[in-house]
Amino acid sequence: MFSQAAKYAIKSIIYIWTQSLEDRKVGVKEIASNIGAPEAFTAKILQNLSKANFIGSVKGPNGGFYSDESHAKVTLKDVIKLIDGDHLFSGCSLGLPKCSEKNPCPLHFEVVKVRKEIDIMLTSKSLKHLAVEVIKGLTQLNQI
Amino acid sequence: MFSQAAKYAIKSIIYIWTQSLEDRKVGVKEIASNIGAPEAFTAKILQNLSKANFIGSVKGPNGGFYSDESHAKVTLKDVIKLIDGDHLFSGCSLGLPKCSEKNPCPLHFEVVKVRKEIDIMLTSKSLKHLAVEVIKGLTQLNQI
DNA sequence: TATATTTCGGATAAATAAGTCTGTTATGTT
DNA sequence: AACATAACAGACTTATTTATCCGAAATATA
Repeated sequence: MFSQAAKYAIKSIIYIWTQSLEDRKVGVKEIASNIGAPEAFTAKILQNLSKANFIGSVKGPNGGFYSDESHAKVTLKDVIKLIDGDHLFSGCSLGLPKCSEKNPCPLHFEVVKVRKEIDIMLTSKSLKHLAVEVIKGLTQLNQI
Repeated sequence: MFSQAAKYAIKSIIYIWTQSLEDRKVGVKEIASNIGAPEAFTAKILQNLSKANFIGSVKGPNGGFYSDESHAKVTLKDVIKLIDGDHLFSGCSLGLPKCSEKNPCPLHFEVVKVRKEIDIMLTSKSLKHLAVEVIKGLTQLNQI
């Protein structure tokens, strides 16, 4: 469903939020090790997230990545769109160029229902909200 | 959502059914051109589908691919599992090794709902059924 | 039996995704 | 000012997916 890069992005942001809510900035090394991702690849992804303003970053000693209220409304959908593009949300699932309500492919109407559910999944809770659930112990990020 | 190969596989089988329901066997060339797919790649995919008994094939002159009652219960899910594996249906969507109801990742419960809808999409109608809808003009396969 | 046709099987090539490396820039500390 | 730390930027490598190619096997027809 998601690319590897998107999975790492999601886990990274949630992890950053859990730390930012306790006022801790975190570096690439800590993030990568906590989400079980390769360090260099994680760094690349974090740069993209930072450039898109989905997270904040500061260089230099005591620097690192963080999230604050300016990032509080970022959703999973925002992240997926940035990393994977929007093929999950729009366009014909069979790749037909003119698929539409009036010109539906064999899967069209079923795909509409699936996408509705996907949209709910990816927009109903912010990444901050997901991090709060992790902090409360309702869900888990690293399950070694 | 689906790999390119899986999309071609689905379109191929539906096309083959539309022709088999009129008692026509079809060759790779005809299939590929009708679904807008590269010929050689389509051939590879058709071989896999044939080996899995999702379609029938006969070699030689007047040969080609076909579907009959022995293939009537093949679903989209069968095809996706064969071509893409089952990552769409099972396993943690964030890649966590021990994600479960009791040990849920941040997306777990939402993913369950999405997968329920995906399962309905991929199992409620057989590929034969989808082909019948194309024949009836309710849906379309090639929209140039 | 020879030939044409068509699927089958495996090797190869091209494109994309995943992951690494190395040097640069910013910034806090001494 | 010099140094250490950490993000940034871009080139590079590796793996996987997508796609092609070519010869072998099967089979209908002449």
